[in-house]
Amino acid sequence: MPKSIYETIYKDLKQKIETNVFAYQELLPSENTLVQTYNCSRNTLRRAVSRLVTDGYVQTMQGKGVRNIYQPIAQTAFTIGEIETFRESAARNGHHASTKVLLFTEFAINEKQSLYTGFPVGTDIYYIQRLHYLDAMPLILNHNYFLKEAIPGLTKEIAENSAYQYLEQTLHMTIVNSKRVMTVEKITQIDEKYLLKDIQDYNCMAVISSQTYNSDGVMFEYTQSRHRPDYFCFYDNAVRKSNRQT
Amino acid sequence: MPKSIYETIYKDLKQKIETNVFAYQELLPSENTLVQTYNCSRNTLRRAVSRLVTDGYVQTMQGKGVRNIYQPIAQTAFTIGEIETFRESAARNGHHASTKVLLFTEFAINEKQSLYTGFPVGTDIYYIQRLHYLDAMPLILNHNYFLKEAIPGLTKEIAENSAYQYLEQTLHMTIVNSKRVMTVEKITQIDEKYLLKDIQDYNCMAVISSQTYNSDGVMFEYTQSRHRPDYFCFYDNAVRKSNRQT
DNA sequence: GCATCAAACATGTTTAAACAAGTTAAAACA
DNA sequence: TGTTTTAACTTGTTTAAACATGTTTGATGC
Repeated sequence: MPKSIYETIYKDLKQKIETNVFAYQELLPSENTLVQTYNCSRNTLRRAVSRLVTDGYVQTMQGKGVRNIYQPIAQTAFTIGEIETFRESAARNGHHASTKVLLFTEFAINEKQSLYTGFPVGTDIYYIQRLHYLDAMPLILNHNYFLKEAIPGLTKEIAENSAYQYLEQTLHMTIVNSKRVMTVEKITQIDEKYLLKDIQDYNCMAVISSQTYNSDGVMFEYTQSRHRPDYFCFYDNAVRKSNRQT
Repeated sequence: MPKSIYETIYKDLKQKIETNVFAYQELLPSENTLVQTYNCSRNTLRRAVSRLVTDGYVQTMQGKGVRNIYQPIAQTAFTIGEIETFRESAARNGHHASTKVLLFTEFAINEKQSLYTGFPVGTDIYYIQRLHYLDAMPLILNHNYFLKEAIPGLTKEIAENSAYQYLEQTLHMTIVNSKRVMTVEKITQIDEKYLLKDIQDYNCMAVISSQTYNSDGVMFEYTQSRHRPDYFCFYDNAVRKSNRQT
């Protein structure tokens, strides 16, 4: 339910682009035209358009106009630039997601763990290993480190469903941003056991390590997400800054 | 050379954050304070701050303030969200980059190539294979497909140096955005020959496929960038949209 | 016919002001 | 003392207007 005007316009334009109301490579109506269409100020309209730019949907050209450069992507892609849970991503692509908890435990962070998680030594956390299935096929093995003090009452059952749903809807935590690092790593025994039974000819995994912050500025989660390489696909749109000479 | 006011402020704040003028987890001065500091309007200041948010440098909290959540990252990471050439990325991290052209040829796109590049069948392109070295170590093998009609006079010598420098500074082309897809793929013979002579125990590569557009809305480049897995590292900051219930 | 110039139109930047909404802390009250 | 209310902060949204800058096009003049 979009509250703000610019968000409503953004979604409307986005939907119009996706459904080819505006043709690929064609110019959108000018700002002035759209301002009249939506009966809003130029600033508000421009705010909506600028989000389409960062999404890689359109390209603005000073003096010329705004060109539609949206082309649908084929694969089941995770989208960078926003935080989506596995369930959300699956639903968006019309698939069924399920989760199996392999391990649910808690401990205090030691020195070695502190280095890669970013949690201080001694921090109490829930450590969870979860296997994510897409249509009955195991795709992702997650190692979650949840800050215990920020997530009271987390149980195996909640982790089995959606931890984020619990955080957002029960605890009313607002998840703000997530710093992610993507790497390729050698498979581990546990990867092999759960993810690569049938395909022995891959010896790597796509790994996304993320530190997630809530609206209090607290890093409440560190997760290492290990993806089956043959199904891994990450989509991103990058914008080149203008001033880059020398 | 930043032209606009908001860009100047953005860079100044960014630099202050990086050099710990504002401490980690502390609040930045309020908007009103900063407006006085920089002698600008609130809108301009907010524009600068909003870029810091997408960079993952700060976090804004309504009613509270703006919190510094910047922490330096250890590895030589490529940064998603902007387009950087290999040379630029290397220079930013204090390393020396060099490039070797393995193959420089031209042909017309066939049906199979059309599918993955996005160029129409029959399009004339330059096809270049380039090996990128970081401090004498080969790290990346690039397969470049440049639209011939958009890049007149491209030569092997130019490709040996910086193709983008030629595009931007000689042809005055403005590179705008780049749609990228990241995957993990099996190594090919050519990968093995040039990149993995010493390390036989990896059978995968980190692959970034990108379609790049210029300011005329023309997709002038398709590139498949194959990264040596043990040195591949991609950094990203994701922002969770507020309206995500159901 | 053709180059030149100016007007019209496109997006980009900046300012100012008003109001909305969340947070904090001091003041007022019981 | 302890609760409530208010006031003074914070960031978030929206409007309006002015000017800058790049592009297109049609009128002008030769």
